Amino acid sequence: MPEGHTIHRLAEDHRARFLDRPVRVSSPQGKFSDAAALLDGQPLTDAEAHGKHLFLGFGALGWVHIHLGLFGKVDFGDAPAPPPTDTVRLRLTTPKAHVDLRGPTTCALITDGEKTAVHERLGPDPLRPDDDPDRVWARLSRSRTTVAALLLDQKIIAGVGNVYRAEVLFRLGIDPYRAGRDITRAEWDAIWADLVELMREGVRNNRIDTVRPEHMPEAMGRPPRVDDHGGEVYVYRRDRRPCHVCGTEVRTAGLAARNLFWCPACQRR
DNA sequence: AGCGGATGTACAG
DNA sequence: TGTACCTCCGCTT
Repeated sequence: MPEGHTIHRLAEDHRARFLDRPVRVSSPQGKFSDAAALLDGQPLTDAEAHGKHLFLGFGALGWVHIHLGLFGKVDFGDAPAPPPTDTVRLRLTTPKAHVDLRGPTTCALITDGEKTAVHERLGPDPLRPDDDPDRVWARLSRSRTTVAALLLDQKIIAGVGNVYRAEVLFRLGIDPYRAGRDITRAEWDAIWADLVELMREGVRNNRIDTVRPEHMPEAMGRPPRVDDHGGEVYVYRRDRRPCHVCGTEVRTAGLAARNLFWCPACQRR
């Protein structure tokens, strides 16, 4: 689940249920018990996302910094909360709602200063309205690294994950192995604009859909399909299957310890 | 029961 | 470049 859209949606969902309400805070699994005891009974004062990082504000006590990593999960539910399973790292409860966090890479109580430091090591985020794409362009346009690797580098641009990377490059017909410095300004502007649009829709729907209406199977005269990861996509994990646009076999390759997916015909140098 | 992955990152060398 | 870490699920035996 967790690319940037998931985390921004989590911030919204935490605000809707817990903002300005005193919450019971616990760590059934135990790894966050000391901080949980400190926060227990305090109101949630803010919830904010930057890229794949989530920050839950507890006033002067600081922020709970959460990163889901690859496996982390968040489950919301009503009250009364069921008995927690033994992997629940963090549980928030009010008389009306609860939320459980499992398997995060990071769950730590941090200060304002530490939070600032996290923001400073992250690049602009297409989902933060004030973030400046020119800062991404400044680095991308000077780099010999492939555009595919650059899009996953959170110091350069925050929030893009393996699905959005594959899909935005497909939608713009860009070969993933082109160097950042060979991307034109017009192409970069289109990448950023497309990420803003796709990721906003991702927050709205809580899933990733990237296939344009004219390429949906019904529009292409093919039977409806179901992608096994929740949304409709062009190339992500569709290797060895036909491209939805041209029919060429979608390819996959390892790139910097991640699987890359692309259509060699639609995405040309 | 045991395995291999997975929308991620950090660190070692 | 490889490896470790967090958890769950689906596939194979």
